[in-house]
This record gives sequence, structure tokens and C-alpha cells, in this order.
Amino acid sequence: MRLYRQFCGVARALDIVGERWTLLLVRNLIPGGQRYSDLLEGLPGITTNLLAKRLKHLTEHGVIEQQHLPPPAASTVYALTALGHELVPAVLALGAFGARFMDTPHTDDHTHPRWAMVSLRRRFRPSSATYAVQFQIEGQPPYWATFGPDGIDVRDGTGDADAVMVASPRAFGAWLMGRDIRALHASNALRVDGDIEAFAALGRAIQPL
Amino acid sequence: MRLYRQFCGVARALDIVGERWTLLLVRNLIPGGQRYSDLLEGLPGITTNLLAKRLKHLTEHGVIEQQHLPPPAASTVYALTALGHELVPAVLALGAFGARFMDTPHTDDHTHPRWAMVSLRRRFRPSSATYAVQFQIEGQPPYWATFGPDGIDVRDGTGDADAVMVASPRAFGAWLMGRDIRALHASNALRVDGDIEAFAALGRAIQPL
DNA sequence: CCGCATCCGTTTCGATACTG
DNA sequence: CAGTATCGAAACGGATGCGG
Repeated sequence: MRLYRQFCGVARALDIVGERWTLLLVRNLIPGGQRYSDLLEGLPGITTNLLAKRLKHLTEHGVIEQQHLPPPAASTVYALTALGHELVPAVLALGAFGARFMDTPHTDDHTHPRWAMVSLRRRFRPSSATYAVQFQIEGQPPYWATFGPDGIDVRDGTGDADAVMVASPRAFGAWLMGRDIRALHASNALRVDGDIEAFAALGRAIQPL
Repeated sequence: MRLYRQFCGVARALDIVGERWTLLLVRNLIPGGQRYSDLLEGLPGITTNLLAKRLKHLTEHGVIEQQHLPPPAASTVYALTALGHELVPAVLALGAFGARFMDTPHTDDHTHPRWAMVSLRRRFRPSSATYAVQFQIEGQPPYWATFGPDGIDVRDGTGDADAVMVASPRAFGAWLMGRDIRALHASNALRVDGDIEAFAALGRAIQPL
């Protein structure tokens, strides 16, 4: 791999995460660690050899690490290290820039709930009320989010929640694009168990794109 | 050029500025527009064909534009558009990440005062006092900075200043690395005309790397 | 099936030479 | 000064193989 050899923070960062696919790989790990095959599925178009190469490269630079889950999980996942999490502001800042180009939707674009989950971190504006919610999106691992005056945290997993959304990726996407949660619930596009006001509050706190 | 084709802000951003050299080119334009040859000099290692290609690509996407300066300047410069300036937070965020790898200085790294000027934008912590200063670095175009409680602005050019630094790139670098301005001035490493307290205040407001 | 490694055609990049 | 043209080297994309 080629280095810029510049005594500059931006160049140093790009020496590590400037190659193709690398920052998207980091993006997908922000909510939590993932297995090799999960990453392949979440990065449509990447090839297996390149994914392996990027994983090795990021591991060597301390951005990610392999975590061996205890039995009976019997699986290893790649997860961001503390250093890797320092990249989150840069990923979100790039997302904020790129978001303005999302109004022209190329028809054959891939979509993925995980990318939208990450985008919540920059679209969220602190709200007065504090809630915890759970997302059960069809075909996806569960996501758990807590939000309030201090910001939002979205991550893989489950936990105590004021409300649980059970939805298809399509219905989840509609809600993220601004559709009212009560209207979606009333039309049976999705189901909410618990205090639906939690999702209504979150919806109001999310900025367009 | 290859697109990721993902409906995601991060991917959209990388479709535009994810190629090699592109974000470094943007970095060099943050203080102000530059000519083709200025960019070549400020991006050591880039080749002329690649610079031309990147300039065309960024122009097509509205990130930069050619500005034709009025006579007698008789020159055209490439400058960030309003859209291009929206990339500044992302560039600075990457710089903040990469800065932690600058403690291991590869001996053959290139250095450039312009990169350091850009880094001031993220290293500066709002100060109580408001000043305007001018940098006259040997072999470099003049830089003008204003700073105070609201932050800092560093850009190409000249203006009313409380103090003017006349220094070699090396002395300027020493000051940026934390050396006291009065000590440097006393040792004749550089010259300060005007209120030296302006540079002392700026030095105190700059975080290490 | 998961987690890669290998092979190979295509694209991009880097180095140099050259032109309006 | 401001690029364009050419060509070898490296990176990337796609398919396939292979051990646990």
C-alpha cells in the first residue's frame, strides 16, 4: 500500500483508512462487532479477498480487533477498538456531507438498515425526553437505542426498552424518511409494542436526511 | 470511476471525494484558492495527470470552481465552492484522528506550512482575547488569521493585524510545536512586529498536535 | 456454511516525457 | 504556467478453490 508521507494529520488518517471500502467497513462496525459474513452482506459489492485484506490492515493498525465470543456463541467477530471509535466523528462528518446527494436516488442503489442506524447518530438533535427503544427489523439483528438531552446511542443488541418496533426494512425506512409512527402503526405497516410515544419523540428529533 | 451505489451519506461522500489525493487536495484549498502549480507544489508526490483528473472531477461535482482573477493578476485559481467548504468538518475530523499518529515522525516525511495552517482550525480552543495576526513565512504566500471566543479563521491573504510574524518555515514549525513565541523572538529565530502578546495568546490557545 | 487464499482480467495510479 | 500523452506497476473486481 502506498503512503502519502506527509507530516499532516489528514494524510496520516488517509494512510490508514483512505483506501477503497475501508471507511465503509468502519461505518458498518459502529453499531457493534460483526462476523466476516455479516460484513460481506453489509458491504454489497466488496469481494472476499478485499474484505480480508482490509480486515488485516485495520487490525495491524489497531483500528479493529477480533473478539472471540464465549461459548455457546462459538464465533469470532471484528469490532472497533477504542482507537477505531475515534473515527466515528469523521465518518459522521463525511455522512453529513454526502447526505445532500441522497435526494437524487439512483434507482439501483443498495439499501441497508444498518447504514440508516448509523445515520441516526448525526441526524439526531437532542430531545428533552429520555427513552430507550428496540428495533426488530425483519432479517436483521436487533438494535437498541437510547436517547435524550445528551444525544443518542444506537447499537447492536437488546435491553430494557420503553417500546419495541417490529417492522420490515421497508416500513422502517418509511419511518426514517419522516412518516408518522402512529400512521404507520395504524396502517399495519409495522407494529409497536409499548409506549409508542417513544418512537414519536424520536421521529421528531430526527432531522431530514 | 467506480461508485459504491449505496443509499448512504458516507458512501455518497466517498463516491465524490474517496479517491486517492482528493481529500488532500481539498485540504490545501481550505485557506484559499490556488493555481495549478501551487497545488502541485503543495501535494508532493502527486503527478500532473492525476492532479488534472482530480480537478476536473471535483469541478464536475461542484466541489471546486475555477476563478479567473481580474487583471493585472491575469491568472486562474481553483477554489472551494460553498459546497466544497461543507467538507471542512470532515477534513478536520480526519485530521483529528490522524494527528495521534504524528508522534512517530517518519524521517522522510514531507512538511508544509499550509498543512499546519489548516490544522490550526482544529487545534484552536476558543480564547477570551480577540486578535488578528499575519504570517509571513519565507517562500510562502502570506496568511492572515483572526481568533477569539468564537473560534479561529485562517486564510490566505493580508489584513489589519495586531502583530506580524516573519519567520522561516522551520521557526514557524517550532512555534507550532509549542515553543514560546517570546523565546523564539529573543533568539532571533523569527521576528514579530507589533503586539507579540497576540501570538503568545494564540500559542496558549493551540492544543498539542 | 464460514472464513479466508489464489488466480486473472480490468482499472487506477505513478513516473516521465512532451505540448500549447 | 497549465496541462496532455504514454507506458509500466500496483490496486481492484470477479470467480473459484479449499480447509475447518
